Amino acid sequence: MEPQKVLHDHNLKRTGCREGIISLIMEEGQPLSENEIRDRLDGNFDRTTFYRSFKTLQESKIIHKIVVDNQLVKYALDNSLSKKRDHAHFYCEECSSVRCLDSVPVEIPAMPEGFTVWETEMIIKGLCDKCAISS
Amino acid sequence: MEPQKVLHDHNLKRTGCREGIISLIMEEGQPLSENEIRDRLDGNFDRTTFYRSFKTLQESKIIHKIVVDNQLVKYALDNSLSKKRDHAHFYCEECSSVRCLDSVPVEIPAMPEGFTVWETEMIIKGLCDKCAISS
DNA sequence: ATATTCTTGCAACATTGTTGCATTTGATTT
DNA sequence: AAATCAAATGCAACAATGTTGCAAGAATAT
Repeated sequence: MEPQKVLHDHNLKRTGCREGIISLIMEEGQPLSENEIRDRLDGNFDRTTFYRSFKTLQESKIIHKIVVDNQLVKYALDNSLSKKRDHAHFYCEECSSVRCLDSVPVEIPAMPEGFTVWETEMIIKGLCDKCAISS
Repeated sequence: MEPQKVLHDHNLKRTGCREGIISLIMEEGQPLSENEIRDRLDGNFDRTTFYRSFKTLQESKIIHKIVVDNQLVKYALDNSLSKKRDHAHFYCEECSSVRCLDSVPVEIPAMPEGFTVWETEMIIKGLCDKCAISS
């Protein structure tokens, strides 16, 4: 789908920054960080604009945020077609890439008495397929 | 076990900051953030000292760090007796407390071809037992 | 084309974490 | 008990990440 249509369908104005973010993540097919996006995007947008665009796109469930450890923040497209919420994420410690593991549903484990589960997040760390070959 | 013995057993010098961190987490029985620890600890330590103490204690596997979303960082004692690595963590969206779910082992899901798993992290979010009662 | 609402860029600020360096402290040895 | 040496501390400076208020600018609908 085209970025402009995605925006329109969510009642969001189409702006260069939003369109750029969406199309870059679409092209890449992998979660990208703010810096990776800014570096590849022409049209120099202010950092504030980026943060607000990310926020808006998240609120509209167009993208979702993935945080690895503390500081590494990546954004990925929400697969609204297949609606796979709460999938696991893979972080490669070699190349620092992040992959959405749509095929890996997160098992909600049996919880102790009295706990209610609303959401789960799972990060699996290791070596990705590409780095496994090249090492 | 007493904090000073823990430090000695790991070949670490006993300092007020390290002892304080360990005994506060021990007393509390729950993961604590840097701020929670600093507020309850007497002896005003520099923030740098805190960060370096946390780092040292982590490297010696006395405590481990838990990160929720971006910014909420908590530290918990490593249960070196039962050696339960890779347990799940529960974050209560009501009271912002974090609990180590030692009884909930993290299932490593079946991975796509070529991926090697080294480590897993799982955060389960929802309502904790205490907040369930009071609401 | 115009009006309205939303978005942008800028400046300022807050939080979290790191690094270098001089000083102090803890553990060890004499 | 005093001297020694390595390690820990406090301070200042800095870097990265994120937020807020506000004036100016753009995108949609009429």
